[in-house]
Amino acid sequence: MSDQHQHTLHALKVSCSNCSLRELCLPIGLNRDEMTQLDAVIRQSRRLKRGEYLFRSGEAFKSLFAVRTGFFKTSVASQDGREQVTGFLMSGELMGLDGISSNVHGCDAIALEDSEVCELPFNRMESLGRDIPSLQHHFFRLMSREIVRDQNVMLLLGNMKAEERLAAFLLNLSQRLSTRGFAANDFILRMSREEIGSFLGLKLETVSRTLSKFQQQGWLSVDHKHIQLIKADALKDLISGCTHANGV
Amino acid sequence: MSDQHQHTLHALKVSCSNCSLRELCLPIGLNRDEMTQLDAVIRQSRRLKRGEYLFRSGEAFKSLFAVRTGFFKTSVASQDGREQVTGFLMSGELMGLDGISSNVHGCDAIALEDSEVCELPFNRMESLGRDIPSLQHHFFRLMSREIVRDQNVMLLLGNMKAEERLAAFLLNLSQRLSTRGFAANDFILRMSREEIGSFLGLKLETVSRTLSKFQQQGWLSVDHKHIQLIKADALKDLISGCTHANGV
DNA sequence: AAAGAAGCTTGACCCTTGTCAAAGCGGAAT
DNA sequence: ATTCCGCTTTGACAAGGGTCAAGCTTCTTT
Repeated sequence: MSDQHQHTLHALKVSCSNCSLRELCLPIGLNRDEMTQLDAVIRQSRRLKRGEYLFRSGEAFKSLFAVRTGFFKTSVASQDGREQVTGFLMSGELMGLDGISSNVHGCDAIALEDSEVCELPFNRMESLGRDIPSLQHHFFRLMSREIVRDQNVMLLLGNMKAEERLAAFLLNLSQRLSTRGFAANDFILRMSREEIGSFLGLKLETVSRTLSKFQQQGWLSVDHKHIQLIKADALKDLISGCTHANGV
Repeated sequence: MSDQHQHTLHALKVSCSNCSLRELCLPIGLNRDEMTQLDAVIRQSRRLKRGEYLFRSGEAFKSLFAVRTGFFKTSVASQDGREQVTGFLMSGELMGLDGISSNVHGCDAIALEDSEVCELPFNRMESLGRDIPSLQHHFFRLMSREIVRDQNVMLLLGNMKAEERLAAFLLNLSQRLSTRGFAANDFILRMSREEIGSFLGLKLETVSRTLSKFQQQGWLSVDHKHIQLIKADALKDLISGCTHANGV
């Protein structure tokens, strides 16, 4: 069990160490020259330790950040300290898009494990976009995709019951991990029950209870942060119906 | 009372008839030549009657649409027919940004009253953006603003109680109306209780009850769709604390 | 190695909100 | 003007999820 845990961790590190930004985050047809220009703009990657802030809400916005390796959460805080986790990000995903509108970061970004990011200075990306139309277009698509993702979260928070939310969450994680070459049915949660709850609009006790319920039904096994999906189809059945009408 | 209703309706129509797209939706410094280019791209405005669809989820995406006059809702539907209203839009606001990522519209856009929109063919706006950097930048900002808005909705849906949600909703409407030159404390709701509920993640009965409660407390008066804010500060007190820490 | 802190699970209870139902009202259509 | 239908309000009741509390495990720190 603990071996399994180690194994998965290890696999993640190894596989991510050779994932390039260009492949995952900017998968667009660029010629050799354009590649060179892009490389010149993307700053050396930065490493963060678990728990470290990449940026904080209120800080000046200068750059977007792409996850190279590791795992992040983004969250917004209310004045009285309530936290809403707005996303969990893995390799190839982009953080900081909300800062463009006001030149100030609108959320916190925190590494949930030792991680590495690429910095994309926004001004320079913007002007590069004018020279490379496909890059500009790709950026619009990335921002649009974030809007679509947010809409799906709204659907989840506004319409779904606790079991449905958790099922949707686990299947989403599973799908994204498998896209990156990891096992779809055997993974380690990088976040706490409380963080899952914050993301899903539930209390940590409800997350815990619902996971236990899934386990009792034989749909998955839970060993602390180690999740094994046993009957992913049962989870899919649970949320068929309450997901977006156009399988987006 | 009914007079008041008519009056507000009238005011909205009149004031909107002389709001230009450039002023509200694209308030950027363009020179005369750039203005001309932009005008050439923005298609003649289109009129819609109450209840008419501007576009539907799944249709091919070609253009963004800016509200010139009137009022819209956007919503996503799940397979089993649950509806999540993702936004209510008034003059100067933009619809369709979620379609960029997949070239397919991801939500429905429906006029809640007789309305008028400008069509912005996205391809042409994109290439115009390459010629006019400030236009390109403005577009990035618009998309980012939408992401920020969505994050605030997540905060609302994930953390706030029914009373807080409704207070936040009313104050947001009030603020946006007053930005457009309308009375901040006396307005007509263009949407049904059910649509408000869908947006706020509540059932229509809860919306109705909560409005009644606010009225009993003397914070506002409700006459069907006619709302008068009497103690807006009381509503603000209710949500102080649960709004974004950086008054975004 | 020990101790403390943090995170997780589980139970009991309660509150907010959803569900179901009935009745009132207003607007649209004839 | 009348009728009908949709929207809204309100009540009674149910239930899902929140709250509080206790105990346990694991990880961190010294």
